[in-house]
Amino acid sequence: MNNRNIRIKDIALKAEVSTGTVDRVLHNRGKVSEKVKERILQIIEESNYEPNLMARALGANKTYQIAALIPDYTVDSYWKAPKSGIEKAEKDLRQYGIAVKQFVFNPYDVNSYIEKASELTTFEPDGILLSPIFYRETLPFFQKWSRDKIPFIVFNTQITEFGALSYIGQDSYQSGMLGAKLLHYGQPEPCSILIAHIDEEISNAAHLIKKESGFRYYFAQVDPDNQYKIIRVELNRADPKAFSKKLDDLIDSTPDLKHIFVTTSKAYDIADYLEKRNATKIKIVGYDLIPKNLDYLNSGFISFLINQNPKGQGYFGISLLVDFLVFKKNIPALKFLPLDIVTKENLNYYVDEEDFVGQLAD
Amino acid sequence: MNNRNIRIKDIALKAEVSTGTVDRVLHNRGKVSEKVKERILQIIEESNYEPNLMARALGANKTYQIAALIPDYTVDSYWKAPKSGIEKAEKDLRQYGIAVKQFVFNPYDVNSYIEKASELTTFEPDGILLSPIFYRETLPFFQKWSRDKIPFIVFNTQITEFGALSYIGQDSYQSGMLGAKLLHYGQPEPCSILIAHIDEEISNAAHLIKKESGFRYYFAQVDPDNQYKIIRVELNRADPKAFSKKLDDLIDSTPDLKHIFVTTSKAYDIADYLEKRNATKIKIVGYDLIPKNLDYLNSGFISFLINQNPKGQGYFGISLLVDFLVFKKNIPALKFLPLDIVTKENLNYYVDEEDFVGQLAD
DNA sequence: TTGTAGGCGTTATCAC
DNA sequence: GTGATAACGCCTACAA
Repeated sequence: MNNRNIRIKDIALKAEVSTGTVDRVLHNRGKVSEKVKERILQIIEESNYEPNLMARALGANKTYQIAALIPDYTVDSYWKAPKSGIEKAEKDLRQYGIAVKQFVFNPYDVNSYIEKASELTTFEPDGILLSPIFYRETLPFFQKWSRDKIPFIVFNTQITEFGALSYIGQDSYQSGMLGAKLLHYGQPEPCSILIAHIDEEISNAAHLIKKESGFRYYFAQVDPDNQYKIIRVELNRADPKAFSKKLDDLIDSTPDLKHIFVTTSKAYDIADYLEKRNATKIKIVGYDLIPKNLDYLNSGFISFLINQNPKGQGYFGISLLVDFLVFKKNIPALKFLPLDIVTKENLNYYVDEEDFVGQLAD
Repeated sequence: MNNRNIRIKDIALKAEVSTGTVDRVLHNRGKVSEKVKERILQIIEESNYEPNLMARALGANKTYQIAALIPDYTVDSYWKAPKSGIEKAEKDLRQYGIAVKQFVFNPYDVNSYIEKASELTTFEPDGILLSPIFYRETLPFFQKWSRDKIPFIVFNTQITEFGALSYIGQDSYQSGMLGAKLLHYGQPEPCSILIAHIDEEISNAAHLIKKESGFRYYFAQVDPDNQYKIIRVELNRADPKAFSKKLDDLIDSTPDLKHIFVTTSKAYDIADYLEKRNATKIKIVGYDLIPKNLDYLNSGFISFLINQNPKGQGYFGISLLVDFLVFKKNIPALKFLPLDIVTKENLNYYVDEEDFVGQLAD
């Protein structure tokens, strides 16, 4: 380990300076004459020096405060997974000198979001991980954090135009295409297909629009003659009667409806409806491995769920922040996690995955 | 970091001994009186001490030699991925004090396997990662390594009964069920289905049998009346004429053949055949993201490929060995990687994945 | 602008 | 059996 690996000391020796000086140029702390700096840089280059990250973290002996701004999972169970990923990362990486503080807001309440984001800002963390589900309200915070040079990473919702270090999450358009592929594959003969948007705030609509666009694009490619009829509906569960009524009307007026593509994590509501209506011929493709969806996946009412490793998003987010803060690594600006196709037969491997090994490789 | 985290020094202080003594009981190096040992163990328990892995690796200052026994990817391109995973892991983990030496054998030549395994054994590594594709010839080595207390981890081919530290790889039976599900979903109306075993040595047959069993089990469940006709064929590409002839006969005698399930990574050969025969109505589900398969996946002749992250298998294998050797962690005896369903629309995320961060999470 | 000394938590090698 | 003490590679004072 020491034989082959070049250390700061070795560089110092070659450059005929002290380790302190090498350290200074390594970290751009200034206070080094141009001449010496050049020489050292040269040697570093030639010897392709790689710092020992462990020694680095050990020596620095600093604990970085990371703040996570996330929705309350008791309000929407989707958010349980990211939270658990964050906590796992904290556990795994604590020894590298980090601590994570969670700021939890109500995903259906903008004010709660603003309040928690303010709290977080007051806390003055060394790094921030957040899911900025409210676009407009987020921007001022991004500006402030940028000014204060606090690095922030965004996950789940893509807002990259204002200085985020990195975005981790989904590629909605592509996932729409994938959903379309699944339906199309399951239904080689033309039929009617319903795209259902359920129960989403306008703030999230960008996702859904992208999904729908991807979906339609796929069919435009494979079915230029429009033999498949694609219809769409927006549903809201706040009014259950209207919810059922709308679906009743749709189904009654569309006898050849064979498939429903649900763009949100609420596929279980459609499944529930179809089960009650005993419309077992209609197949569902939806999103997200939340418990209610899993029930219907197992019972066969939902055919596939598209999943984008929400736990991994949380884990990866913290992990990248650690790479950046602790190890001073360069980190990718964009990280789309795989679009996993999940069905009853491979569900085990995706749910409650205790590991992310795949991720390790980076 | 130091405030909250208890160190060996703290334990020593409480127990009124020196750090050396604590270290001895921590590592069972003996030479500690029962009485003191009890006391220290007690304190460790109470304070739920967690060793600082970085300091550990730094202090130990040992470089572990890991040997990897893997098939030559120029003979079968499937093996390129594990190799690249191993190399990535080596790169990522080198700083933890490991070096990986590869022993590459010809997967179609038992003698080559034995020869390389012997070489490896002579090398006396601190840990071994291997894909034991020849069962019988492997056992003597397992015995020797066990006697010599050299830990070994097995991937891709499951031979766990002789002391392997861990198995990383595929769940063949389950993947057969998954393949069946995909075909069944794509073909709601009963038809004939062909299971094709292509070009495999007997040594690997266990995999294929398991896949076929899982496949048949699925249909036994969903189609108890046997409306779907499941036929099987074993093909060998060594004789191209016989290969085509067999398929010709099958297809001619089975007009309602709609789907072919290829249990090996050679789906592209079937795709090639079907393309030439212009039998575009027959759909293929196969295994493994090797370049030739990807071509046909993109052109639509192959509908789905089932993938079990071969790069991740290599990466994870080394990674687990490092956990065991360097960090003295407990590692799971069995690790099935997810059964990924890959199609044209989500292919990007699985091929040449530069990252495993997920792995990090464990 | 530069060098030195001490410390991070652990391991390993000595004496005692 | 036990306890100092010097590494490991890097970082951070502080001194020069």
